[in-house]
Amino acid sequence: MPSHALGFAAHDHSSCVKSALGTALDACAERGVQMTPVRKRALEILLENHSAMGAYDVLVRLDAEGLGSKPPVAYRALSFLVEQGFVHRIERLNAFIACAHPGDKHDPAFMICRTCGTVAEAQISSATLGASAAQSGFQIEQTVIEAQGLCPACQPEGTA
Amino acid sequence: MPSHALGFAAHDHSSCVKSALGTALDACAERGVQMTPVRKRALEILLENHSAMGAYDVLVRLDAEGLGSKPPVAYRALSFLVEQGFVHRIERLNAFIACAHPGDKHDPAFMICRTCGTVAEAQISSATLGASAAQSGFQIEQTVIEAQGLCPACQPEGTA
DNA sequence: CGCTTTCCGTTATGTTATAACATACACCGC
DNA sequence: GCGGTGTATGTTATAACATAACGGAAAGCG
Ligand SMILES: [Zn+2]
Ligand SMILES: [Zn+2]
Ligand SMILES: [Zn+2]
Ligand SMILES: [Zn+2]
Repeated sequence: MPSHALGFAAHDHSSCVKSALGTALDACAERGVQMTPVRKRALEILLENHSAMGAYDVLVRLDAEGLGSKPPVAYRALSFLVEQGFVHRIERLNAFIACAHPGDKHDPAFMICRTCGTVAEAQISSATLGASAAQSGFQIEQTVIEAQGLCPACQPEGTA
Repeated sequence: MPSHALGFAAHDHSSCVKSALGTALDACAERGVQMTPVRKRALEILLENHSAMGAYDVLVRLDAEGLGSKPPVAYRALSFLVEQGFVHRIERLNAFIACAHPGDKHDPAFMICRTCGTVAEAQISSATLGASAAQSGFQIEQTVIEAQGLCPACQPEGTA
């Protein structure tokens, strides 16, 4: 009975971490980029509980393991992971979270619980935004879609 | 020939500022909240050129007019304006922008030009996100939708 | 070996945001 | 007028987030 939640649902966490890590390693090999110890450990830390963490939170963990103590260490590793699509940045929280379905490049959407802070990654298309952009001639390269509200666990009983 | 752009289109700016300010004033009266000098001036500053400004940029302007020089002054005024829906916060830029169509409460969507920094507010529905949220039981209270890309003016000639 | 590239370590600083506390002022019932 | 109440301001200090810039280690390659 895994206690970690991926999004709002329980799941087999150890296999999920293993697979995410494997996917990342494979992608790195294929792309000719390096999954160095710092980068790998940063990804593992984010995968550990699927929660959004600030760069400094990650840094504290890295520091505890002797992998670096200065902000640039964390920011460099996180930038790499975001570039490679293994991790997403949540603008609203100034935080980072491991991708819930790595492997395919995508524009993520997030649901952020205002109460418990749990973050779930949703699969959505930004078609409506695309239509609006086309009208005005705007060329979309990347979208940030973040919804804030209440996750199932945090909703008052009668309100769901 | 007004030089300011609302979004990517030119428009009659002085009348637009006047009307936005009027709408805000009316709304305050109706809601029983106060449009104090600092708040009003902050809104005017943001309306001036329809561009996204950082809190400290606004603060510099306020300071120059003797309306306050310390960060909380700007943040309080901006928080008020955001709460009342006269101003939106752009998470991705850590910046603020006057609402392009105040009066009706709405979840704004933005198109942010990577090159010139121009920000346009779009009218879109977050229906797709809503459907996704409903499936997982998430109760959306607020959404942030921000697209980054190239505005018409910044696109290379043959690429539009 | 000399050269390049990539990653890492460190210093220093810049930028954004809020906690906490003190003061001013208007309004109201008395 | 006076004390209480609420809202808005002023001020200090610090928290939290992020990057510029420079030097050094290590790997790959002629
Ligand atoms: Zn998991
Ligand atoms: Zn993802
Ligand atoms: Zn205008
Ligand atoms: Zn708006």
